[in-house]
Amino acid sequence: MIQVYNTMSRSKEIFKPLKDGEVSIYCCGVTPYNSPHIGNARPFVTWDVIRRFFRRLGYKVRYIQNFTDIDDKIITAANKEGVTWQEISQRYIAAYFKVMDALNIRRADIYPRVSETIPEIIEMIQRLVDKGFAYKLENGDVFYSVEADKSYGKLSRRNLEEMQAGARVEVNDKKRNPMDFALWKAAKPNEPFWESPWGKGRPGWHIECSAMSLKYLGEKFDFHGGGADLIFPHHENEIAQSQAALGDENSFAQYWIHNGFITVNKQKMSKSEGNFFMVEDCLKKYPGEVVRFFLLQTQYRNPLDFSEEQIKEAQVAYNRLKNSYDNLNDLALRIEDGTFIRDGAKTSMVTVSNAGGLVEMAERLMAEFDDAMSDDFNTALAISYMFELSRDVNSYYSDYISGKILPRGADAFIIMRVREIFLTMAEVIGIFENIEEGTADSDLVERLMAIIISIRQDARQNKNWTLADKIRDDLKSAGIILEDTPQGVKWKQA
RNA sequence: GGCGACAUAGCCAAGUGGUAAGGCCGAGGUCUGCAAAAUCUCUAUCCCCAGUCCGAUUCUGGGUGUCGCCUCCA
Repeated sequence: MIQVYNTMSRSKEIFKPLKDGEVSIYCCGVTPYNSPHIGNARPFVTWDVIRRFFRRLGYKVRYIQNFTDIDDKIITAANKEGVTWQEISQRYIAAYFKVMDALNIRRADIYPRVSETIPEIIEMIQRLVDKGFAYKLENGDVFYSVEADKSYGKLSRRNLEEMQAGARVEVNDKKRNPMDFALWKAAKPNEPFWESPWGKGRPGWHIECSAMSLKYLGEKFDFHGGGADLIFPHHENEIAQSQAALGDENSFAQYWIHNGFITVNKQKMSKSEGNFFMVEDCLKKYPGEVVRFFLLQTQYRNPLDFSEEQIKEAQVAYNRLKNSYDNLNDLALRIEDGTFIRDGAKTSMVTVSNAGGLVEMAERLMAEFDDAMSDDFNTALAISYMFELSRDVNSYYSDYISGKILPRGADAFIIMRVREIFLTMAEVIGIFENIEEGTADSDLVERLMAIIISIRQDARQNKNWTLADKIRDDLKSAGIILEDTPQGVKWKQA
């Protein structure tokens, strides 16, 4: 049983898919007019994990995420640079993919674009006009009439009177109600346009998501989501126009999922404030998986304060899990090449391995992990079970390596099962998949390191600690960490 | 002004009507030539007040504080 917090009801609900064994999701994508900042990344990481979890449970997932590739901001950016709007949107769509790939986000099934959905958008607006939910102004603008829609405001829980009290609405005398929003915007001179029954123009901000989600997912689908700031007006307006066009209050998305904001110094990160961090810049200093891991250490609905310090901390925590991952791989390697079982252990303190307890624990933690994820995708809790498993794995590993315990034949199966469980968790969270494999010169580095380590080992044999320590210290300042273990010297990049 | 969210150890962060997961940092121990890594032990009565209850951090009411939406925004 999966429970999800539905913004519409403001409570956790038991998830019932529209079709057994299938999940359909529409996530509001980006307007590609600049590179993604860290706040942009959160919803996509969140949805990526949700998708991964549904997959793990055996659901067939259909995931649609749009690009709003024609919009005021894109036009502004294009004019500023003297290039076409297509050039801007293509450039930043490419930037989007580059960043999201680095964050291990799996591709959506379809990435529809506004510019490719114009006929559907026009058709939908026409339907709204025909049904009396929309009206055209003389200049060619078409607006949605909120007064024609008695249920308007149900997602964000506000009513028209309250909102007008705020008086922070766009001034346009021509609108019947200040809250009416544009479905179609008449083209001004030198603006890109499409032909329509109302003249040359382009879609307003909200209509595109309605048209695209209905086109690719049908009149009813399971999830719709995005950042919390989309609740109003974007999603509110999507609901209004979609349900009005379809004439069905139960149509459109069944569950609304919104992620909390990323803040900087507890203040919202926003483009207008200028206090945002580009993902690209984070990636220069930290691996994508670490940035991802950082985001998932907080439950998706809660605000998350971003700081260098916090990312660093995430890096350390991530390394801890990575260590267990490496340890399990090392054991698996030994099992494969037949060196796992050995008899040369320190006989004085050897005990027979009790790996049975380890696997029992792992199975229990796997169940807890699934429970945590099933409760509104609580990645923070789920990750805590990975740490618990990690501790058990590391304990076993160090006992094994030091020869304190002597594994029995059956332990190989147990270890492989524990590894499978750990990898299953890692796969849902989406880590340890995109670990940089060696570049072209890594082979050379490998050989050089072998030589350096060998020289240092000679020094250690001769108890020349001064030289041995100098080598280790110098390597450290060069960003390479040496670890002397009972099984030889390991090295890794800091 | 209207609507809403949150308030848990030095920091980050889960969670439950019956005295609080996990991570980081810190202290001490084991291991190590020394380190590192790993591991073990230790570190909170959950913003304040009132109420309900045998019992509340968890429910209700009030207060205080922080933040968000109502304007492009993930």
